[in-house]
Amino acid sequence: MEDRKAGSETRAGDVLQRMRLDIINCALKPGEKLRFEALRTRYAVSFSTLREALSRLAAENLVIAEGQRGFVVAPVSIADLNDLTNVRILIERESLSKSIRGGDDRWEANILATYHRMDKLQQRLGPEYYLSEEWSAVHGEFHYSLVSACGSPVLLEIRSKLFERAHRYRRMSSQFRPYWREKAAEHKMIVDATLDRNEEKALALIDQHIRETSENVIEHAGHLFPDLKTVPPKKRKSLTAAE
Amino acid sequence: MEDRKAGSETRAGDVLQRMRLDIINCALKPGEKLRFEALRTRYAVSFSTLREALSRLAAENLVIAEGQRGFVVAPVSIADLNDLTNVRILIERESLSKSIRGGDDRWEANILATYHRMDKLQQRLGPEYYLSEEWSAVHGEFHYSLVSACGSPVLLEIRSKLFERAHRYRRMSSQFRPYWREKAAEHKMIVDATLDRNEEKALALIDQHIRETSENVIEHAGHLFPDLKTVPPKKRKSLTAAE
DNA sequence: ATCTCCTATATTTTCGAAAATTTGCTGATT
DNA sequence: AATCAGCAAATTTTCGAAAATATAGGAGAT
Repeated sequence: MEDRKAGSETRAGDVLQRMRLDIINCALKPGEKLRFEALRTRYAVSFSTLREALSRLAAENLVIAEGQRGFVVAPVSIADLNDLTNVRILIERESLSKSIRGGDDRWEANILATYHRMDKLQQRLGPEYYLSEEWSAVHGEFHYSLVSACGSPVLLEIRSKLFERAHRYRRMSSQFRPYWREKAAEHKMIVDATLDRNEEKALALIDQHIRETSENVIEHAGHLFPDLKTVPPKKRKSLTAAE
Repeated sequence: MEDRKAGSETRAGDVLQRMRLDIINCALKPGEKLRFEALRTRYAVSFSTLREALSRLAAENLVIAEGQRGFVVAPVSIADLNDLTNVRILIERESLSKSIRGGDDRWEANILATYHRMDKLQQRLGPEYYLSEEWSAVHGEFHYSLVSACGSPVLLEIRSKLFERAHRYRRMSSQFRPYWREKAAEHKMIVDATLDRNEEKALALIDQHIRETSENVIEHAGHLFPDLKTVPPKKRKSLTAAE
């Protein structure tokens, strides 16, 4: 066992990362059944290794484990996106608030540096910047830099999981929109309010930023969500008493 | 494959549940190395099945996966408990608030029913009620009943994970305390304020309840936490740039 | 047609052996 | 003594075969 992607310490960990990306980027589509034989070819690993990665993804709510019937990619819905958005706002406000109160010079410098990188990249990529994998990464780093000084590993861990789940929705809508409303200005305002330690303003801005992005996703990709189309499920053998 | 604990759909899922309980109840101690051969005997399953359970626990932060060096039970520390407590308060306040605003008659009835069961059980068990496994379960159900109408699966999922992690700390201190301050009165007050839809009061009470329980844990079991004893770690081969 | 039961096939889940990696030990070298 | 290389033992990680389970299709009864 010698060739393994950097940053991951085991083969299973590597597959985990790759699958996570594939789910977030919708290479594996919401609701899709994940068959072992197919995945085994795709990722070139064995049953057990695959199963380990899938189990972890299930714990992260990116896939769902169904009894003895295997795994499916977590489905999407407007209800889920709204729920996710509300909780994200709660968490993001709290961690930004704490960062503003406790952040030091390094934190400030890192925000500026990351914002600068994001800004330059956006200009370099042109109007379709949001389709770029690279931009997604820097954009993620930027939002992380804002809250990184909150001092709470628990909060940051929750935040990162929610961010990934939300990213899948953003990604879904990217495919269907010919442009993305100008977020550069918003990002700049957030940076300014944050570095000014204007907590109230910064929180209001980040709140609005998340909420509007979510509304934008629904506007452009809402038609993909099966919320009310009520596909009748195949009938199952038995259900354990549902009260 | 025929005998499996009820509620779990696969052998791995069953082992997961059992290990989770063993960790929370400190049958597997914080920081303890989890060797496969030993666990294989204890839980009577194979390597891969074990690995699957361990992976899931790692995603829940109850164990830590260390590169090619196996798994250890997540360590405890005062810093972690405090962090956990703060985030728990944030989440619990939000979900209680939403429940109070949206809860219906069924929700109210269920709170009363669960409180009643908890109260009766406490009386039946006497002064050492808090050592009972059964009481832990009902106590958990009670706190869940309060927030169950919040309407946010995402919030509830986060809440349940944090609740379990905190429960481990409570459990650690149980062993070392000859009594537990009277919580019955507090629980009753929370029920009353909640059913009165007195949001402000209910939130203040639940906040205080969680905070005080946490302080109580530190008071009685803090001496077990290795926070400042700085055990010098064994030297490792190399560390990838930690910047 | 619709349902039930049965069988054949597809798929998931579990298992323990084998490979890869880390850990601990011994002795040589400075 | 401290450091290091090299080997042996312990431990983790991966693999694919085998067992368990679910799914699909068909025959027969209502």
